[in-house]
Amino acid sequence: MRDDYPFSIVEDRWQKFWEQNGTFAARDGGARPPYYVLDMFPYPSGTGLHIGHPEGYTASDILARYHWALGYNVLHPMGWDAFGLPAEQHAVQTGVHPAANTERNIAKFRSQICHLGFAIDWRREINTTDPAYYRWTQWIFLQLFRHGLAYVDARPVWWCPELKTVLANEEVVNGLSERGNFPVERRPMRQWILRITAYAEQLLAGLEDLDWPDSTKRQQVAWIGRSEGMEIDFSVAGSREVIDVYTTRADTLHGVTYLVLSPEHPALASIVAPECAASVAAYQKMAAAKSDLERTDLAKDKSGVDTGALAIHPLTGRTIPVWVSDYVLGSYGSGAVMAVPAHDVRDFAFAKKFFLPIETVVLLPDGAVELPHCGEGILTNSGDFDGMPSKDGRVAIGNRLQKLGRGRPAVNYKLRDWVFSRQRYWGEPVPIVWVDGEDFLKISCDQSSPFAEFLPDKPVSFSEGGKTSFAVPLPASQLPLILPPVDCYLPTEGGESPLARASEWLAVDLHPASGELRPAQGERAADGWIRGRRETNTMPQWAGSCWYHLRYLSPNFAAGPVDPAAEAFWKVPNFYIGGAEHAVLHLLYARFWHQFLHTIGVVRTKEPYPRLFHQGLILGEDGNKMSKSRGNVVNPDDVIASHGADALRLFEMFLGPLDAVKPWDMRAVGGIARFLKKIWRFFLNDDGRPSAVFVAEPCDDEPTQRLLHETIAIVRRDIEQLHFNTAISQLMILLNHMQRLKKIELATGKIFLQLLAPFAPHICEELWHRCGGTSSIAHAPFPEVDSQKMHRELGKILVQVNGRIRGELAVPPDLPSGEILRQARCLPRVEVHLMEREIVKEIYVPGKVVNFVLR
RNA sequence: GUCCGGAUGGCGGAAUGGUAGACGUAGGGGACUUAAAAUCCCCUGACCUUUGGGUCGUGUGGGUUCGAGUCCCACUCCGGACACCA
Repeated sequence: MRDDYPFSIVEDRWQKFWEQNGTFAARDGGARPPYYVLDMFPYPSGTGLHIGHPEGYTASDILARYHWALGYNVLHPMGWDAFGLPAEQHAVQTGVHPAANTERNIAKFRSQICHLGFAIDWRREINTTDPAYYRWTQWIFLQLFRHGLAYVDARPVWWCPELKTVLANEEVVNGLSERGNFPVERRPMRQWILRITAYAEQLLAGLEDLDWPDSTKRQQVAWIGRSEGMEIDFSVAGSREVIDVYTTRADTLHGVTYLVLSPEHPALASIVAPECAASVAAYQKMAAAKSDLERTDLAKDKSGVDTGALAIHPLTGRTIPVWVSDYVLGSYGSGAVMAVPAHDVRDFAFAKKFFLPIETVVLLPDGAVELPHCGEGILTNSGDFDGMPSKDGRVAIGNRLQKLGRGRPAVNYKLRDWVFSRQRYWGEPVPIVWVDGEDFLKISCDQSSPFAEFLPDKPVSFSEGGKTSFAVPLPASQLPLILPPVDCYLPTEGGESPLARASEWLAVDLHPASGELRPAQGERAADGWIRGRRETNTMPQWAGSCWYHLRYLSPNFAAGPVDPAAEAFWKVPNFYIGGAEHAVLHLLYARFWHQFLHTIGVVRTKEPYPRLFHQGLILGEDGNKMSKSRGNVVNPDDVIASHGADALRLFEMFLGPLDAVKPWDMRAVGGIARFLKKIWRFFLNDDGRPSAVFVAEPCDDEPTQRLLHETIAIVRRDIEQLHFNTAISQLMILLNHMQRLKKIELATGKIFLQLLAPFAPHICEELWHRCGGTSSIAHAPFPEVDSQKMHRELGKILVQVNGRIRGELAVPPDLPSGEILRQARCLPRVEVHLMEREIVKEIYVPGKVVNFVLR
C-alpha cells in the first residue's frame, strides 16, 4: 500500500522555504528586466477570504512565477485596502477602535493568502490605514488642494439616514444606498469635492492606448459622457432673463415648441408668472423631496407645470411656453432644454401628456414622417434650411446662431466632480484647519509661513450662518494627521463625523510663523497664534486605492509617496488584475490621481494601468451567486484542508476561461487532486526516491519528444494569452502519455515539472528537489522549444469530396500537388464517388486539405 | 429602452475558415480485491447499419464559401453595463 501525496506537509515546507530564503524578493534594480504584476488589493473583511480571491491571485501568481523563470526581476506585492464602513460599524457596536478589528482581519487574510503559496514579496506589504501610508494619501490631497483641484461646496448630496452619512452619486443605486440598500434623501451639506472634471478630456484621451477589456473602456467612455453641441440663448418675453439651453441637435431648432427648466434652475423665481408662482413653488418643493428612485424610475410618467413665462425663439421670433419638469436635470448642461417633441422621445412623451404642440422638422430620408423620429433625415419647416440633410443643418443653423450672437458651440460631460468627503471615523482625516477671514490673511500674506506650503492661488472658503471660514492646509511636516481617539463612533446629530466628538483635538491653535500646532488653550488664541477648528470630514475608501500601485515600489520611503529611483525602475504594473465591478469607480479615480501626479512631476508615466484584466465570477455549484442565504458558499480553507493549495489553484484555473463566469464543481476538484496524485506516484517509488522509469541518458522516442516540445510551446503560448485551462489540459495529456512509457528521460520529467510549477508550485518544487534539483524550481530557466523535435516526416492531408471527409493521406511535405491529388483520387472512399460523378473543381490547400467538388 | 457579451454532449469546457466535442467530470463495462475504497484498461452526441460504413448534429432562419461552431444578415433566449445627460 503506497502513501498518497502528503500535500499538507509538502505545501507547508515550501511556503516556509520561499519565505525564509527570500525566493520572491524583488530587487530595485539590477540587470534583469523588471516585471510588475499587481492584484487589486483586498478589503480585509471579517468573513475572511472567499473563493473568488484565489482566482485572480492565482492568475497573477502564474504570471509572476512564469516571468521569474524567464529571467525577469518580478515584483508581485500584496496589501490591504483597510479603511471602510464594516470596521466602523463593528466599532459602533462594540466600542472597540476599528484599528483593532482591522488588524485581526488582516492577520487572518494574510495567513489565508500565505497558505495558497503565492510568490509574493511580503516585505512590501502595505496597509492604507497605517499612518505611514495615509500620510502620503493626505499629502496627495494637499497637492490637489494646492493646485485648485479640491474645493468645498454646500450642495445637495445624498444623505442616508440609516448609515448617517453622505454618499457619492455612484454609491446610490436606484435611490438606495449601495451598501445595505437603505433609502436615501437629498440634503445640502458642506463637502470636499475633487475637480475630476478638469481631467475629463485627459481621462478620455488616455483610454485609447490602454490594453483593457473593451467593455471596461466603453463603460469609462460612457461615464465621462462627452458630447458636442450648441448653447443657445432664448430670451424671455418681458424679462431681462436669458435662458441658455444646451443641445446636440441644433438642426431641430425650428421644431422647438416649448422650453423646460429643471426644478433647481436659478432663473425660475424671476421669470415665473404671478398666477403660476404657487404651483411652480409646490412643484419645486415636491421635486426636492423626491428620491433619485422617484425622479428616475417612477418618472416614466412625466410630471411638470407651466411657469406662465414665454420665451422667444432666436430664429423665428415666435413665443413658446416655458415649463418646469424634473425630467430635466439641474446638474447637466445649463439645467434647461429646448423641447423638440417631434424628434425626442422624452419631449414627445411630455408634449403628449400636457397637450403641447408637436412640429415635425426632420423627415425620414425617404421623405416619410414618423414620430418621434430621433435619427437623421431631411430638414423641413425650417425656413432657409429646408431640404438640408439634418447633419449639415446642424452646422448651418449653428453658424447662423453664432452670427446672430444667440449661440455658441459647447462641449458637455456627464462626469461630475467627485464628492470626496465622508462623515465617518474610519478614513483618512482631511488635513485642513478652518480659520476666520482675519486670521487667514495672516497666513496668506506671509509666503514664508509653513502654512502657505499648500495654499492655492484662490483661497477656499465656506460660509455658514453668516460666518465665513477659510481653509488652511497643514504643512507636510505636520503629516500624518493621525485619527484622534473618540469615545463614540457614531456621527454627531448634525451629521458631522465622529471626529467632531474629539473636542480636544478639534479646536487647535496655529502659529503661522513657526508652523506649529497645539490644542487650543484658553478662551482666545495667545499672541502670535491663531484659533482654528479642524476639518472633521474623512476621505472615502477610494482614496487609498488611488495610488497604492506606487507605494509598493518603495513602501518605506519617507520623503514622498514614491522613491523617484524606484519609480524610474518599476514604473507601473505590466499587468493588473481584479474584478469588473471596479470598471468605473476605482479605475477612473486612480487614473485621475495618477495623471495628476504626472502633471506635478511625481511620476513619469501618464497612466497607472496599461494592461488590465478582469477575472470572472465563480458561482456556487447550483449556478447561483455564492451567498450565505443560499448555502452554496465554498470556503477556500476547507478546499485547502481536503485537497491542498495546489489543487485549489489548479482547479480554479482549469475551470474555464479566466474571464468567464463559471460554477464551482466539487467533483472536478477531485479530478484535479487525482492529477496531482498521479504525478506524485509517477515521479516517486514507494521509498520516496525518483521512480525507476527515469533514466539519465537520452532514450525518449520521437513521439514523446515531439509531444514534450509541443507542450512547451502550448504552455508558453497559453500562459501569455492567459488561457490557463488549456495549458493545464495539455499537461494532463503529457502526463497520460508519459505514464504509459516503460522508461523516460529524467530531463523530460523535470521539464514537465517546470511547465507545471507556475500553476502548482508546491508539488513541483518538492519533486524537483527529489529529482536532484538544488535550488528553487522557480528560478530554473523556463524550458525552451526545440522546433526540430516537433518536425514530422510525413504530413497529414485530409481528403474531402464536396466538403465531406472521405479519407486522409500521409505524405512528405515536399510532394508535388499533382501527385497528392493523384493519390487522393485513388483512396477507396473517394474513388466510389468519383466513379459516379464528374469532377468540377479540385482544391488543394498545401499541407492541409484536398477537396474534390463534384457536379 | 440603449450598448456590450454569450448560446457546443448529462455537466465544466476544447477547436489559426479545414476530422466538432481535446482535457476533466459524470455514466456504462472490465481487471485487481474475500469485499469495498483506491488504481488501471475499454466504451460513451443522436439515428441507421450488411460492422465496411452511412445520415444528421454547435440556440432559430437565411446568406457567403470548395468547405462555416468559426464570417455576414435577421430573430429567440440568457448574462452584464448604462439608464430622462437633451
